[in-house]
Amino acid sequence: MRNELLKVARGKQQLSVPTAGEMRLLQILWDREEATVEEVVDAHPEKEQPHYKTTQTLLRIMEQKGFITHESRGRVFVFRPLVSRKTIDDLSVQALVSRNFHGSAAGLLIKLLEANPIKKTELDELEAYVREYRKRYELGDRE
Amino acid sequence: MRNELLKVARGKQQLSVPTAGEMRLLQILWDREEATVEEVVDAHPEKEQPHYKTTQTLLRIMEQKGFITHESRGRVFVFRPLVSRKTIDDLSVQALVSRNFHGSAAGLLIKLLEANPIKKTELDELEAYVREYRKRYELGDRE
DNA sequence: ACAGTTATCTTAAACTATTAAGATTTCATT
DNA sequence: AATGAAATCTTAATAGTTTAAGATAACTGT
Repeated sequence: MRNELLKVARGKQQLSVPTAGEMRLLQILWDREEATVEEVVDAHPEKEQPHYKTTQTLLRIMEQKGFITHESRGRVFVFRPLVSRKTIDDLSVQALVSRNFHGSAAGLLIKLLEANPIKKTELDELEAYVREYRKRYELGDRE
Repeated sequence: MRNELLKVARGKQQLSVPTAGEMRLLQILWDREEATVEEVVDAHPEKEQPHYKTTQTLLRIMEQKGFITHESRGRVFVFRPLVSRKTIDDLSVQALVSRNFHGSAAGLLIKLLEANPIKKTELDELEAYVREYRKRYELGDRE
């Protein structure tokens, strides 16, 4: 019992960045909340469905890594995510920023702005963010 | 001779996302323009210097992948990047966006704004971008 | 209850990434 | 020219990723 908790705790501490294959399955689990192996396979576009057994193995590994968990329902396993989309997104962004942008998130941000022509609606949203931040600074919330 | 060209051409076509280790060395080469194996090793912080031979091997693999090239100078090899920082940054961002954000760069952008408190100087820079974009839109450059 | 189907469990092959040792070559110095 | 140092070249061990086959267990329908 206590071991379980320790395992979970340790798992959380050293959460790794999911591989490309793991991300594919995580996206499916996040979208559906839970899924069996068969459902995960079927969630792939027709032409790219991985083998059932391949998916099973990958899910087992993902469980070892602490990304997901499962519960027996009848004779099948139902898998659910243990980590949130936000957690993994943050982790992934952090990894990218540290690898490619010397740790500066703003560097990545500027790159995104340069590379992707922003739609007008997005520009409005962005401007709102800037205004909000500006206001916060003017209120002396942070230096 | 013609084979060389074909090799280079094919290399460019299927440029892969550099691994973490490869990025470390690429950053050094980008910063210095060129470097020998020894210089690459020495460019690492004191406590994290990789083994000379490890670095040699990694550089050779990076050359195979088309990331860098070398030239003999005396008896040592001097390595230079073949791909630009921009190219690799774009590729890396693209990979992240496709893996984590269903291909939406705007999704990543919003995440960055939410997650990372922006510094005042960065805020200024960001605001300048917004203003410039706004102007471009008002000039009817794009819909 | 038994047979068939469909799951999971065990195992592993192929490939990539990372690290580095040992062999060989090359250059400078005596 | 010989010797030693330092570079490259060859090879490989270890770990992680991706894929999937074969063995075993469990449920379902007749």
